[in-house]
Formats: sequence, structure tokens, C-alpha cells
Amino acid sequence: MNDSLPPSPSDETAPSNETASAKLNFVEQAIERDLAAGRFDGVATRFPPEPNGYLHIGHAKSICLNFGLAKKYGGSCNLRFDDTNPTKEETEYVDSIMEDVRWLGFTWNELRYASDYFEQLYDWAVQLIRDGKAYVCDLTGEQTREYRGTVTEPGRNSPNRDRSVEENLDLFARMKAGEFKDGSRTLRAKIDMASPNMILRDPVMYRIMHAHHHRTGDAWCIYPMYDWAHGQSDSLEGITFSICTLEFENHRPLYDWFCQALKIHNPRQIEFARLNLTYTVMSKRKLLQLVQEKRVSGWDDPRMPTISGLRRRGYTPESIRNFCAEIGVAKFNSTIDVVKLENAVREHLNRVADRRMAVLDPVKLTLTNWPEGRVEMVEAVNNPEDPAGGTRQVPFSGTLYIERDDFREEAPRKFFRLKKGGGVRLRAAYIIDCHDVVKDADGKVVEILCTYDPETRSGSGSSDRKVKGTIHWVSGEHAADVEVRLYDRLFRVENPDAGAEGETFLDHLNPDSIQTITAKAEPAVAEAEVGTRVQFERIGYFVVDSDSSPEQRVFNRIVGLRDTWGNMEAKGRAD
RNA sequence: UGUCCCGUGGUGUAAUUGGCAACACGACGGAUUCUGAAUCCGUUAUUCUUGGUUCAAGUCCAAGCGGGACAACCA
Repeated sequence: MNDSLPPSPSDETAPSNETASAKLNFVEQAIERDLAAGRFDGVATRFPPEPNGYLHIGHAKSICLNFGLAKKYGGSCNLRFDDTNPTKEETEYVDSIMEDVRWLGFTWNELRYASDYFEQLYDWAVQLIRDGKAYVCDLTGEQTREYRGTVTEPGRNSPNRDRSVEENLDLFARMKAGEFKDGSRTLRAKIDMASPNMILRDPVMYRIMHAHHHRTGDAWCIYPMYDWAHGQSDSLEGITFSICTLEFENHRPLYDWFCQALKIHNPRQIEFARLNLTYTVMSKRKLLQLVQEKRVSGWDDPRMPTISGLRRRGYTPESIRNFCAEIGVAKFNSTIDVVKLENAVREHLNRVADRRMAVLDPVKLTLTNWPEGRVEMVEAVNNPEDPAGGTRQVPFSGTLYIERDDFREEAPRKFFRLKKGGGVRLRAAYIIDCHDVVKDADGKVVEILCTYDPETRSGSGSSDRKVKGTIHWVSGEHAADVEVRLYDRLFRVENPDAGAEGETFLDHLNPDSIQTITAKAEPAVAEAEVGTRVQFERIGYFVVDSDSSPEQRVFNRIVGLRDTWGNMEAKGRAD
């Protein structure tokens, strides 16, 4: 017997071998080739987020990849914040990212920040100037753009390209000392303004920004650009495989150029396709917009594809890891159907979530032959998938609530639930037969009148009567009212970004993505702790939200159960 | 339009690197069921196009078509 709900399986369990697969993806193949060829002795990776937003499911793919590779090859994986742009980065994001990575079940080898390397980066920049490979440029942002040319036309050299080493050194030192205004000068690598690869047209290494940095404070007024910071950070940390997304493919020649110009350890950059999901948006900019414009309640709104949103929605770390393992890693820019994600959490929760009964849209049902005032306790299995899950006692009486949708006065042939003149099993209790209904003035059914069959109590074995269907119920006098938030997809369309002329992703928001109702639940449900996940039988999986109070539990719908009947009915095949 | 990357069932990922195109999810059908869930069984459907090399091509070559990235002092 087990009346109260046990906490859900640990969120902190370390990933098992779920990502281990006999088949190698292209990244693993590259790693094994390099290892075999002796290019590297081992595997060192890193997950390098910029702390300018919350992590989303796309980042989970990268996290699983980077940490998974390190684990698979007995190497290490660092968490490094790419914090080179103080105007966009905040400690709030740093904290949320660390929490999310831990929650997903990963432990980083070392915690680093690109800003840890500002001093070294500066020294290396001086070295490149001395080698004639970098120069201070006086062009404004607009001029720089103009001089760069276009994808089809070569760029022109900056007028300052051939400054003397001495002058460059002097100017660069004064940039650092704060003598110049924001945007007035940059330090650029001297590569090739005519390169067909735009990235190589004398890329900017440093810009002047008199801005407060979340870690270095006001120590610097020049900040390195991504290309100048990222690869060097990788090198400093002894990273062997620098895994990043496809849009950095064009940057790889520059990544290698810097390492070779500096004659430092040169990790191998490998690019993979980022995750796209149907019915959602994945860009940080758009997610930020949803938050700022209050289209959602925050970064952790249960409809958000953020890790914190999924966590609050009730997703388990294991299900997210399984999802990431299932979708694979490749260079093809694909879009995964969200049902794949939903299936992953269903699959996990089916195994571990206790079952409970709750009626979302209640209609009263009276047992006309039930002894006045009598209450029986019936025994219900907590989880048929888990023999160790035990059972619980549920109060049963003559006044019940059932799901309005589980009753029809006149039903199609394939309707296996309760109908007038028919019988149905009440889960874990008795078989009942409906003989009448009570309606209000509008003809709406307000009460269903049934008799119960005393010989059919579950587990008694005193009758071999069979019925087609089994439905869930709660006892009227014992039911607890709980708030239930029924979440649906945030967007109505598969690809919110692919709008018609003048439309934005916001035009595709689903107005019904949240519906809040009060449900009637069996008593044990009202005692569940925040974070507990349960299956409301025949409905779906739910989690106790942090908005719950001791008096009022709030449940988020994580995902519904597969609904074969609903689909049949929707497609008109119910008869 | 210049450079780079990518095209395998409905969706995604494989194919021992030139040797019978497979796996998962979906869809569909059935069995089973005190959850129309889960489980089990089965069915369905694929190499972008054209040409070439070869005994043999998803894989190599050429051309074409289609998709993506790059013209921030963002990452």
C-alpha cells in the first residue's frame, strides 16, 4: 500500500549508455580516424555557450554530443562561456546554463570563461602585430563594410593596412589604454581582402567597447571577436575536437589560420547540423522576444523549447538525452518532428510514472443501488509497468464523477465506453450499467444514473462478466480539486518562420496553447510534491508545477497519451 | 551572383568505405488489454536528375537541379 506519491526518479542520474551506439556518426568516424592516425592522443571537447540567453533543446543536442563524445572516448569535456561581448551577456544566463547542464545529467571537467584568457589573447595579438600579421585599422564600421566588398566582388585594402609595426604596437596599446572612442579603431588580421571566403577578408580581432563586463568589470575596453577568442580558448584548454554548428564552416580556415600563425596547438573543428523542431522556433533572439514581449510567462514557460521550459513542463533529463541519441548527428540541415520529442518523454514516463485517476471534465454519476452513505476502499495498481510500484487504496462511493466524454446517450458502434443501456468497468472497482440520465433545461446531461454489479469488484474473482471498456472515475465526496494547465504547441504551424509576405513568427502563435481548468482528482493527487510526475490514467502525463500551494495543487500536462480512439473519431472511422 | 557545405521511405539516421539499401519514429492492419495506454505481430514506402567509369554505384567522376551558410566592430 502506498497512498502518497513518491518523488519521481532522480533528475540527477548520470547518463547511462543510452548514447552509446554501434554505428558511428560522422563526428565519431573523424575522431577515430584522427586517433588512429596519431593526430591526437585523446579526446577533449567543450561546450561553449554564450551567456546571452537560456539554453534550449538545440543546445541539449550539442551538450549530449560534446559530453557524450568525451565519455565514449574516455576524455574530458569543459564548460566554457564564450563571454566576449559584454553588452549582451549577464550572470543570470551563466547561472541558468550551469543549472541546465547539470540537470541534463552532465558534469564538466573544468569550468572556464573566454574572459579568463583576455590577457593571453592580448599578448598573442601583440605577437601577430610584431609578425606583421595584424594591424590597427581606422576605418569606421560602415567603411569597413564598404571596403570588404561583397560575395561576388573582392574587397579593397584598408588605407592603414601597411602601417609600421611600431605604429601598430603604439596604437594597439593606446586602444587598450582607453584613449579612443568606441568604434573608432579595430585590430584586424592581415590575410586577404580578395579572398572568395568573406571571413578571411582581414577579419576584425578586437573592437573598442567601453562596457562593463560581467566578470572582468572595467578592466578592459577592447574585447576580442569570436574568431579571435574561440579557437585560442580551445587551444589553451588542449581541446582536440572543437565541435560546432554548420554556420561556422566558413570560419574553419580562419580558425586554423590563427592557430598556425601563433604556432599553437591546433584543434580540429568539426561542424554538425543544428537541431530544428517543428511547431517551434529555436533562435535565441526569437525566444528572447517571446519573453520580453510577454507572449510567454518567462524563459521557463512550459511551452518554451528551453531546457528550463521543458524541465518545468515535466520532461525528464533521460527523455531528452534519449531524444538526442535518437535523432543522430549529421551535416544535413533537417527538421525533427516534435512528436519525436513527445514520444521520448512518453516512453520514459510510461516506465516510471505512477498512475492516478483524475477527471478533467466531470459529469456526475449516481449508483442508484449503492447503499446509502457507504464508502469502500478499492485497491489500484500504481504502475502496471513496474511490479515494484505497489498499490494504493482509493475511496469509492455511490456518487462519482466520470469524464463527460466517456458517456454517450447514443453511441457509434465502436464506442466502448458508457452508454445508455450499456455497461462499462470502472477502473479498479465495479462494472456499472446505465439506465437513465438527468438533463437540464438545455438538454445537457447533468447526471448519469447507473446500477453497480456487486459481483464484479476488481480482484474479487466472483464474476467472469466482461465488458468492452474501462473508464476512470473519482468519488464525489473524496475528490480533490486541482488546477490543471493543458499545454499545447506554442505555434499553430509546422514552421513558424516560413510566413507569407509581411508575416513574422509571432503571427503563428497558437492562441490555445494553454487552457487552465479545475479537475477532480483522487485524494492522493492532492498530496503530491512539486516536481512529481504522474500519469492520469487514460489522459496523459502531468507534473506538479511550482505554482502549487499546500491548498491547491497545480498540474502541467507534459504530454497526452496516444489517443487512437480520438484519431478514429476525428477521421470519421468510429462506426 | 563568388566560395564553402548538404541532397537516402512521410520524418530522421545507417549501409563493414564499390558488393542483397537497413534501423527508429510515424502511418495502416491485426492480436492482446480492468488505461482505446503499454505490449506483441504484420503491412507500407527510399538512394534529387542525366550521363560516365565498372562484372557491380547510395557510394567514384562530370554536368545539371534543389536546399543551406557567408557581405555584424554578434556568437
